[in-house]
Amino acid sequence: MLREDVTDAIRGAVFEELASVGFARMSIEGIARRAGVGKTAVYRRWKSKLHLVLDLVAAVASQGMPAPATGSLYGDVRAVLELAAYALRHPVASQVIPDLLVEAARNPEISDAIKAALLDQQQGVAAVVVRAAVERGELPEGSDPDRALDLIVGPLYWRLAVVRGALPKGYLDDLAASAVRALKG
Amino acid sequence: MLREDVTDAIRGAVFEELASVGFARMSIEGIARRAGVGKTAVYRRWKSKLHLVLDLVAAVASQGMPAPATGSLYGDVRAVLELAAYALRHPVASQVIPDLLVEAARNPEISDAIKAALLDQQQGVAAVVVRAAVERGELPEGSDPDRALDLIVGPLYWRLAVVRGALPKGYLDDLAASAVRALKG
DNA sequence: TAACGACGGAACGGTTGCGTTGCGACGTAC
DNA sequence: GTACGTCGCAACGCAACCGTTCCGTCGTTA
Repeated sequence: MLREDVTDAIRGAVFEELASVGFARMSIEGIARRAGVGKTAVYRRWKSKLHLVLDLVAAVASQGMPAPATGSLYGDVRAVLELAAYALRHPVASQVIPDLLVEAARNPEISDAIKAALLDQQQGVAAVVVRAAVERGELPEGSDPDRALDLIVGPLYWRLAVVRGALPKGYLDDLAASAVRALKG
Repeated sequence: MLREDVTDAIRGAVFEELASVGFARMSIEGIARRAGVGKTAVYRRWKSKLHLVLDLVAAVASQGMPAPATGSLYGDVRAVLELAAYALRHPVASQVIPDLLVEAARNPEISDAIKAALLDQQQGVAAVVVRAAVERGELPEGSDPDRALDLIVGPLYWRLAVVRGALPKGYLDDLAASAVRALKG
């Protein structure tokens, strides 16, 4: 039986290594070193660093992402932004997520995994939020959830993950209001 | 005298190599191979792959980015989106830009260079556009250019560079209208 | 025509990571 | 108490790339 504490140590090391050097530079030797573990222990569990990362991403995907139901479009949008901002301000996640998203452009397997773990989740949330808003009469029939996602998450991702700028107090409120304004019409 | 055609061949190879494998995996051997050039020719010009890329990015930065002046906020926003979409749909640029942006999170020198070549340029354009709109009375006094940039470029970058989805006909028009709606208020 | 310098190419020793193998130590199951 | 499997560790041969050096070729300049 494989020891679970060793498995956990490796998983943790992968996260840290992914955050500090990125997928491209990450090596199994480095992971084992950081985990305080022999290379053997890693290869006994995964075939390559790709499988390691795919496994990790799949674990994240399986958690699922809850769709907000605050009763108003603004409230729902604000909740989505809160969750996204929390993730993108996390020191590890804010390095890992953009890194894997870029890597996904070159590797179809990573692309599929990330898609399932992040994008599909978010698109699902967006679909729920938009549908609720349509039923409430806040948005017109036939509103496009993908466009909604662009308008809601795009500006935040741009600021936090691309420009890597600060997030002034009240900015999420403003962004939510702006997104709602953009969506209606 | 260094031969200019060789220099150009190397520069071109760097772009292609950057697009196909990314900065992290890029090697000087690979660049020389792709350029059909000896390693010597590369080292005679640049100290490392970092200097190579910094030089390239600086060249882009020096070109400058023109600020639109269409006479309306919608027109200006639409023009900015057109330019951004053109770059982000270019097969090479759409790989290189996100790659370097992610690399910038780990390397201060790349960060500075990218900032000067892309972000500062865009922020300058945003500042001009916002000021013009304020003078026209389309936007309230004290509107934040950075927030404007988030709302204008964010959704497009999200769709083209992150999700890597298609760009439906008329989407840029819609995005421009949405951004204007978001900005006013 | 002679001198110079950049050229491509090949080789250098050194480093890093690959994926594999063999080792003795430890813990658990039977 | 014996057998088994995982453990960390060290070493293996192999490959890629590092940055440097030397070579013979070629084009330009004087």
